[in-house]
Amino acid sequence: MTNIIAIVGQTATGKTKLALELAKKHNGELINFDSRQIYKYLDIITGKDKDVLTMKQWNNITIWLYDIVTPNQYFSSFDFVKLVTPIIEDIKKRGKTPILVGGTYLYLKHLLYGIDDNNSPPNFKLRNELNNKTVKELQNILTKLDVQSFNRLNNSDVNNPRRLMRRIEIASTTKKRTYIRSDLKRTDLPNTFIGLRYKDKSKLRQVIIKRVEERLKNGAIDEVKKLLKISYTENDPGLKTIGYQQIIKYLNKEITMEKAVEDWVNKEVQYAKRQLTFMKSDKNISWREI
RNA sequence: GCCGAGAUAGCCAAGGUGGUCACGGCGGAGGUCUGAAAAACCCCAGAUGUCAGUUCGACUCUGACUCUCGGCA
Repeated sequence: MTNIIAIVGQTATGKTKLALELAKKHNGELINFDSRQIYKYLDIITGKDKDVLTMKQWNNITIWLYDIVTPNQYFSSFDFVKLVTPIIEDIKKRGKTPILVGGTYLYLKHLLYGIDDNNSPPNFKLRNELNNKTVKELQNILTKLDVQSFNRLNNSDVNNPRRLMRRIEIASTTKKRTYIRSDLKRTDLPNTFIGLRYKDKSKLRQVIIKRVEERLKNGAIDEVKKLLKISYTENDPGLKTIGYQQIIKYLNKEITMEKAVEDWVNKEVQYAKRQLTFMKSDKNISWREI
């Protein structure tokens, strides 16, 4: 019986703190599965708890997958699964407990339940070409390439340019069928699988407002300025992140500071809601309300 | 006090020579999710300032009132 712990949940629920407590108790190491904290230099606004981690009460518990790519680098759930699988093995081999903690449920889902390896990595050139197409055009292209793939799309996805492009990408890089048995190694299900969620939404909003204010006080704006100065842009994957997007707009004088803060808070609340919608479908999660 | 402009959902806002009026966006509810996910997308709810008048019928026309914004005093 393997011994893996996973902690998922909405943003601002104290996942890291819980993870650290469990790490102390079970001789564990943390593995981050937060798609934003994977990026270097995104510290204040993504809420990396670096100072917490170095506190001596946690006697230097290791955390994996912080700061592993630069903000202009593409990173996907596939990359995550590939990276994390050997890390889990390594931790186990050393007799310690892997503790997965984060908010990007998609990454965790693909790790735990598998992801089809149809051997078609992102084709950025193709994506670039498809980018100016209308949804209608994308639908037509996919229909011509692979009707079955098109027909499997639900009403939401059939209107979603990203999903259409991905299907086109697969259909145009693989000669036949879109199904191959996954050869990606997946990990065993965690024996402790905790989800943290807010009982009521107004409380969540309050906490997020407070957190945004704190991050502004801690230098959120300077963090963005610094990133722009070393020539990262709002279109880089890492900066397509709540907080950064709004502050960039403010710095470009497109919106006022008040509006930027309001948007930032709203987007985070909406994000938290979407997180929950997605995770709710996983019946293996034991929920704790806060 | 006078003149002018305006009052349409929680907020911003389009319209139409009276005919079930009511475009959008934001925000709100609920969803989707197999290599971009703090992304992208689907979907639902919700409105004509108040009181009269004209009319078969008023959100639309008329009057008064209330409030807002300009200008003059």
